Amino acid sequence: MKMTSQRQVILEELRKVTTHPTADEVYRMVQQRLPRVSLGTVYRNLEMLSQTGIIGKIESPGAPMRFDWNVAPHHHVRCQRCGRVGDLHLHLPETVPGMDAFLGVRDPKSGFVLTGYQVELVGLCRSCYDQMQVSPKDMD
Amino acid sequence: MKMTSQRQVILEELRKVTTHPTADEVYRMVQQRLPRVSLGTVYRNLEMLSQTGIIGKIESPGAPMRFDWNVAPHHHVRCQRCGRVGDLHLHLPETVPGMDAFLGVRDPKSGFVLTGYQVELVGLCRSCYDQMQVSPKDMD
DNA sequence: ATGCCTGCAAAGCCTTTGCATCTGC
DNA sequence: GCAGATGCAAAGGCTTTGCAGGCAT
Repeated sequence: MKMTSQRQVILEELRKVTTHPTADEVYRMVQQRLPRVSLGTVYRNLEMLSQTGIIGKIESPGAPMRFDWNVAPHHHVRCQRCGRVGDLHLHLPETVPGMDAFLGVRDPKSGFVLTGYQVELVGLCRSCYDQMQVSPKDMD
Repeated sequence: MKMTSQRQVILEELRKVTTHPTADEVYRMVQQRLPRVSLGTVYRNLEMLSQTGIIGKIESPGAPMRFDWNVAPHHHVRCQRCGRVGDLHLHLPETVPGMDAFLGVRDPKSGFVLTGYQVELVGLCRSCYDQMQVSPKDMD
C-alpha cells in the first residue's frame, strides 16, 4: 500500500483526535487541508487503513462506523444517548471466565460452532449524564 | 395497541419460524397471506411489537435487524460468514463476574459513566462451517 | 506504459416518514 | 366521527462503486 498524500493526511488528522470520529467527521477534518478531497476517498482509505491494521474500526448497530488511531487493545464505551465513543481506562475484566472453553464447540441444537465473543459496553458521556440530571424526563 | 389483522399476521408468521428473520423476510412471509401489505407496515409493526416487548429485536453492526418471537432471555450467535442468527442452547456464563461492580462508576479519563454491557457471540452456522472445510481459502 | 489512486457522481441497502385513505369502535 | 393504522412512494442516512482521468514509478 503506497502512502499517498491523501492517505497521509487522513492518518495525521485521525491521530490528532481522541474522539473516534466517523468517516464524515474525518472527511471534514481532512477537507481543511485538502479542499478537493472526496468523501469516497476518505471511506476507501479508512477502510484500507483498518484492513491493514494501521487504524481501528469501531462498529455498532444503527450507528455510523467510527475510527481509532489507537490499535492497542482497549475497551470502548458508547454513549447510549448521543453515540459518542470513549476509551475506557478502568481496569475491567478482559475475558469472560469459562467462556473460552466454549470456543470451537458446536451447539447441538442450532448447529453453530462458536468462534469468538466480545463484550460491548454502554454508558453515558459526561455531557449527556449532566443533561439527564437536569431533565430526567429526557431519559429513554 | 390494537391488534389489527396485519399486526396479527406478522406476529403469527414470525412465530412460525426459528430463523430470526429480517424485516424483509417477514414482509415476504406476510405477503403470502396479505398480498397488499406494505413494507412500511411491516417495519412499523415489528418496531411497535418490539417496543412493547412482545417480540425481540436483534441488532448487529452492518447487518439488517432481525426479529425473534422468543422474548425469554437467551443467547444469540451470529454467523460471521452469512449473517444468520441462531439461538444458543449451550449453558454459557450469563454475566461477566466482577463487571457489575463497574456499573454506575465514572471512568476518570473519559468521563463516561458505565451503565451496562452485553456479550456478543459470533460463530459459524452449519452450512458455512461445512463450506469452509471444503475450501479453506474462502476464510477471511 | 502500468498499476494504483483519485474526484465525482450515481447507485445501493436498509429504514423511516409524509400523506391521503381506510377501519373499527 | 375519530383515533389510529395502512398503502404507497419518496426521502434519508450511511456506505459503496463505476468510471474517466492523474500520478508516480
